[in-house]
Amino acid sequence: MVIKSKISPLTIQRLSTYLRGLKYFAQEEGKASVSSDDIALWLGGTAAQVRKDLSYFGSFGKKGRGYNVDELIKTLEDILGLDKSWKVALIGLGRLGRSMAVYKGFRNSSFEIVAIFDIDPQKVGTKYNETPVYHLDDLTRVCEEEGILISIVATPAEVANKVFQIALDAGIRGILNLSGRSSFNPPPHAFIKDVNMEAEIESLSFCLTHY
Amino acid sequence: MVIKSKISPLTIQRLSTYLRGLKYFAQEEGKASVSSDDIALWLGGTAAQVRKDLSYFGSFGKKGRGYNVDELIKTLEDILGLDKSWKVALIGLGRLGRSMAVYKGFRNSSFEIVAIFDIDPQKVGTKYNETPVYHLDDLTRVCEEEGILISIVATPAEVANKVFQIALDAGIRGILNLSGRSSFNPPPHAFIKDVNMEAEIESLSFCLTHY
DNA sequence: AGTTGTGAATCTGTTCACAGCC
DNA sequence: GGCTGTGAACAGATTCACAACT
Repeated sequence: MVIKSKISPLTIQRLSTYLRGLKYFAQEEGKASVSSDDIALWLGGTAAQVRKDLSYFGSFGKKGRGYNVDELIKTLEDILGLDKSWKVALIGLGRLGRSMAVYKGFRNSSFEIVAIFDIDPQKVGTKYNETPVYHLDDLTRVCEEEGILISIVATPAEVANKVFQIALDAGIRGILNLSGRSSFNPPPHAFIKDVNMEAEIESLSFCLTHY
Repeated sequence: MVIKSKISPLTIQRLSTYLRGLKYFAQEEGKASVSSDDIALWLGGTAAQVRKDLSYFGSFGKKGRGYNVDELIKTLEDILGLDKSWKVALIGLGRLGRSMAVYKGFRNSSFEIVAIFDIDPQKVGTKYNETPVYHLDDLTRVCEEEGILISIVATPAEVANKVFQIALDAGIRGILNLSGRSSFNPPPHAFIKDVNMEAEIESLSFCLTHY
């Protein structure tokens, strides 16, 4: 898979959504092929955008026929790097962290939380959902041993920046940031994705107030 | 607060982030004023963007001096509609739902989960974190009685579309969608915000694979 | 001197529209 | 006839750069 140019994060997120839709489509509807119109209908976008998003990576459809569902699923998994299996470190075993540890969305998927890190002596050394809980000080060692490159940060916002730095120093290259803090400029070869539920619910408040 | 034009959701999200940063700033640093540069530094954006974002709503700074921190906090809360108190219905008391029920980010904030809805007979009628759990069938009644306009949907993806429709029919006007499903075109006066952790972690997979 | 507020310029993302193929 | 793939046109968001103000 060769990428011609820098791809927008928006495109990537949509590909991810297409993939989820297609899997459902394959399972429920049992159809063998879809058009870009079908996909757009499924998720409320436009057909042109679906085709454009895919076109950055190649030509996967047949003119006049549409896309083979199974092939397109494989292609999207390939593009997104989901053909591999990613080991993930969860940092922070508070309430949100615990819910991530058992999050169904990550089951049967390419991501597996293989180690949990915290600093609470009561938690360190135990297991949660059959996954061992280490002290944050052991992050570098465990990540090296296990080959962990992705981490979910579910710590309190106050300590998030410190934790980001520790994670990057430990060789983590991708961070899913659930801490609510988002003020970190990662180095060139690392990536941080912010998921900020408080900001989202506040934007609902804005919409209901003004529109 | 009068709004001149349609504001981009991106701007709203940033305002939310500015607000969080400013609160921390006021608490930790104790400074009375900030420049757009300070704010930009805090969250990795540019000073011009901070000023532009604010300019959609008015002129809150003093040339040569910057912004008064306390005033700007109040202004942002005003813009975002956080001067009110929002009652929230949580739909779906699975693992993710339970973590939302006690989510610290919503504590001491303008959002309070006052009712939980599920369809599991074992859960209906009980309380979770001191909040009553109702059957989904009672959504309309309870939302009317309590004046609930915002809902967090934390159900499995398979039933999400059905739940969206039920919520909108019950008078819900803002939905924070954590279900992983995102294919719903809300009617003109309702708003759905998707938070999709699986898509985010998949985009990390993409970045690590290709960059 | 320092910093805002904002039109103009640039950059990025989306949609259009149609040639080309099935 | 139907649908893809894509350059060109358009729309939207960000950055620049500077006048105006303290």
